[in-house]
Parts: sequence; C-alpha cells; structure tokens
Amino acid sequence: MPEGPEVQVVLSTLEYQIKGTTIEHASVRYPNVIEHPDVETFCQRIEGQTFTTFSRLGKYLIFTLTDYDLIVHLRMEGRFYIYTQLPASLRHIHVIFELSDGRYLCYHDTRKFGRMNLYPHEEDPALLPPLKNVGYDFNDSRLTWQYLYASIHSSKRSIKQALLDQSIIAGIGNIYADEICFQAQLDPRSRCYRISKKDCEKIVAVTRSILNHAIEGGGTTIRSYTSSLGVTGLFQLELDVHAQKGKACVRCGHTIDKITLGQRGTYLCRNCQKRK
DNA sequence: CCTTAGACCTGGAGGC
DNA sequence: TGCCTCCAGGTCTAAG
Repeated sequence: MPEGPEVQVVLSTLEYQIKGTTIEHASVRYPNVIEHPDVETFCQRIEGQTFTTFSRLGKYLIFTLTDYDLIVHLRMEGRFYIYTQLPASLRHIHVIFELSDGRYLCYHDTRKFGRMNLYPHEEDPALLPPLKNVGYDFNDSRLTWQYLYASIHSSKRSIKQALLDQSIIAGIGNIYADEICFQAQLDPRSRCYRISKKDCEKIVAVTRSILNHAIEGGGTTIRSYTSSLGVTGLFQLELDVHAQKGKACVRCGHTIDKITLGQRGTYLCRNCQKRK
C-alpha cells in the first residue's frame, strides 16, 4: 500500500508512539518476512534493543536500535499496529515485538510481501545491503533537475518507468507516478530521451510538491485515529488522474483513460498530457 | 540496456 | 451461494 509519503507517516507515527521503548521479546510467525539474518538470530539479536532514531529512505523504514538498524519494507500491504493487549485473532500478524512498556508492536501483512532486515550499524546507513541500490530520496537536496536529466536523458524507456525506478528517485510508486506525469503535463509513455531539461525541472518540482502535500494530508488523517492504533490505510487523497478512469480531467475536461504500461495500471488524460 | 512474463501472496469486486 | 477471472499502493528473477 505505501509509497514514500505513506511510509513517512508510518514512520512519524511510530516515532511518536515507541521512541525510547525497548524490545523485550520478538516472535516471528511467518519466517519469510525476515530476510536477514536467519529468524533465530534475528529474534536473539533484537531482544534488549531500544528504539533510538527513526528515519526513511524512499519506501524503506530505518529504525536505529542500540546496536543494530532494523530496515523494513512494507511492499504492498505491510502495516504496523500497536496494542496494549494482543487481539484474539493473530491472522495476518507475522511479527510481534513485546515492548518494555507492556505494549505490542505487531507487523501485519495480508499478502506477506513485506520484508525485515537487521544489520549492525553502518557509518552511512545508505551502505546497508538493502539500501545499496536505492537512489536519492524525493526530499533529498541532491535530487535536482540536473541529476534527473543526467540520469534519464539517454534512456529510451518511458518517463513513468524511470519515475518508478527506485535507484534514480526513491519513494515514488504507481499512484504518484501517474499524478506527477499529470501535473507535469507529460504522457507517461513519453520516452526519456525526449524529456527536456525544462521538463525535468518541472518533474522535480511537482514530485516534491505532490509527495510532501500527501505527507501533510496523511499526517492529518493519522492524527485523527492515532489514539487507537498508529497505523496507516490508504489516504483519502484528492487524486487528479490515478483511478479516475471515465471521469472528466480537472484541467481540460477530456475523459481520463486507463492503459497498461510495464504491467502497471496507468491513468492519463490524452488531451493535455503531451506525448513526447 | 530494455522489456516481458512470472513469482511471491491474499482478498475484494464483478460476471455468470 | 459458488466459482471464476481480474485486479491491487512493490520488487526481484529469468529469458528474449
């Protein structure tokens, strides 16, 4: 479910909820969630570790503990729940962290795609194995139009595919890639080598504005039910194109179409998004 | 270098 | 109600 903005809201919520608590015990009910190290080592090492710092790179959550970094990717449907008492049914709950204040931090994931990694601290967290091939976060100041242009100008793939490439910009997912192309008035199928410097400038600007606006919206949404849990659902954001098939384009009134691009559902206005 | 199909998983929606 | 197909916010791998 989450793209960069949602991951940021999950992170902020968890920081507010559990910073300073210690993991007294970890149990793993679905071993495949633990990517590294093996489950037994993971549980043994994480016991007694305190949550100290909360950060994010693209869609990766980075929990800095006393001696290790816990790196989590929620993939499609991963969520965290915080309980004062475990629920009657643990269906879809694959990892349970018992915290020092008696609460439980539970990892819930219906499709079981999400993954957790535990590594000893690294001077530069970006060098940790799961993050090695991740590019600049959408809020990283090194993400400039010059960087984007240099990264894509000789590529023949579509601009949307480049936006989804986490090794270039980290944090954009299928929904926001559509929204970014819409705001930049570019047909998502446009080949990268035809994207101008001016377009790159526009893309970088709308990327920051759309994703940060989503974080603000999500923050608001989360605050309203933070007392009970501390999780996330899909934000009820105002989307201009994604999932708007058949509706009138908010910019020109033309009907929004749905196509398939690189096996992903893609929405666009054929009238005001220019094919390059 | 790029694209595509398939894999990993489950559940909801819609057609019959 | 049951069965079937398609779809879903992600990413990796193999194969062409």
